[in-house]
Amino acid sequence: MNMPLPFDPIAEARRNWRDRGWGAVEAMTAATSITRAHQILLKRIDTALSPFGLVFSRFEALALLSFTQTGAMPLARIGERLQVHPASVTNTIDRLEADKLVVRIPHPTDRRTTLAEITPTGRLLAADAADALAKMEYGLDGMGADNLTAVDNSLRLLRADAGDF
Amino acid sequence: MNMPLPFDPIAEARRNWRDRGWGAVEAMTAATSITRAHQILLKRIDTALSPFGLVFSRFEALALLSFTQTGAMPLARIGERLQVHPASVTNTIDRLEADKLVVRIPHPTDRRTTLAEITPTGRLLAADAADALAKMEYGLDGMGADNLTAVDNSLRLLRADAGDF
DNA sequence: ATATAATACTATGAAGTCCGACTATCGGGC
DNA sequence: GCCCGATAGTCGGACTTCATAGTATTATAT
Repeated sequence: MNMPLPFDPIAEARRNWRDRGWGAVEAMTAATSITRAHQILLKRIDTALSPFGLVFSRFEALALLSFTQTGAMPLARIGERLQVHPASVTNTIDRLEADKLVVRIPHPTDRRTTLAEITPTGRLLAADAADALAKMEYGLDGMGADNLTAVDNSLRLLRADAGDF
Repeated sequence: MNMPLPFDPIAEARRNWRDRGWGAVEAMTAATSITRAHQILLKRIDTALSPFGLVFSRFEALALLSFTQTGAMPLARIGERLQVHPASVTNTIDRLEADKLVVRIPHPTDRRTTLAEITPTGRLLAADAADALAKMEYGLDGMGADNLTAVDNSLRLLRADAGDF
């Protein structure tokens, strides 16, 4: 494990920015914090998911499929919902299919479209993985409930600004 | 550009989680929001930096070096400050050196250690890039000042919990 | 003094993501 | 009916990051 620094590196960056007159100090700080937070969470979550042979992106796809009525969804719609590139969806579904957690089936009427359908094994694994993630609070147990909602509310503005919804 | 969805995909995920009784709903929402926010910011920032031939990680290293007294720092210390893997530092400095923005010089006394030293060109580029990033508020102009500090304060708890400082 | 542990960096390989190009298919306007 | 733009998925390439292992050097303990 890394030794902790004797100071907050982001607070130090903020001082340097201010002394240099580089502007947008608050935004720089927030952007750096978000980057670092993502890094921390992804490592914690992927570590918790590794016993299941999953990473976060594959878990998200599996969870999404498990919520549908039929257990199936076009790849393009998966990409829209998870906000990832179509090529990434192909890669994600490839991995899930190799592990027999989903299967590709043709769309009944639109021959361009491929559906990803979750298997019974995939459903069980998704539920188990979700349980494991809930137990470790998605890596966020170091933040109180107030801060969870504060982050969520603030970032919703950013996502709306980016045109997510 | 992607068409916006007619609903917030994260709010939809929250409903599904709750209906399924999957637990840690608030944490899941916050973790997903942070992941998505990071994705949005990284794309915006890298787009703003591409005219300079930089990406965010290389800009961060360049900015860090420009703040030092001598303009030089051991690679290991760069990794500590930016919280990235030593191998990533090697790669980052490789790219910056190929672009003549830094040079590797031997440590005066410790022959294990290599210093990365910023060049005059690197200094000028760092300042210009910082100016460009400030102009677009690091991609965060869609959030108000209040939310910037709220996010910053909340995520500081997470970073402290991860042992950053 | 010397053996052992710790540190610094790099090479290599694996994983994930994205972009751009490509093929196939669908749908609307004429 | 037909053309042309839009849509769906995949492939190849480029990029970033990390883990692991290996080499070289320094620090520590006895």
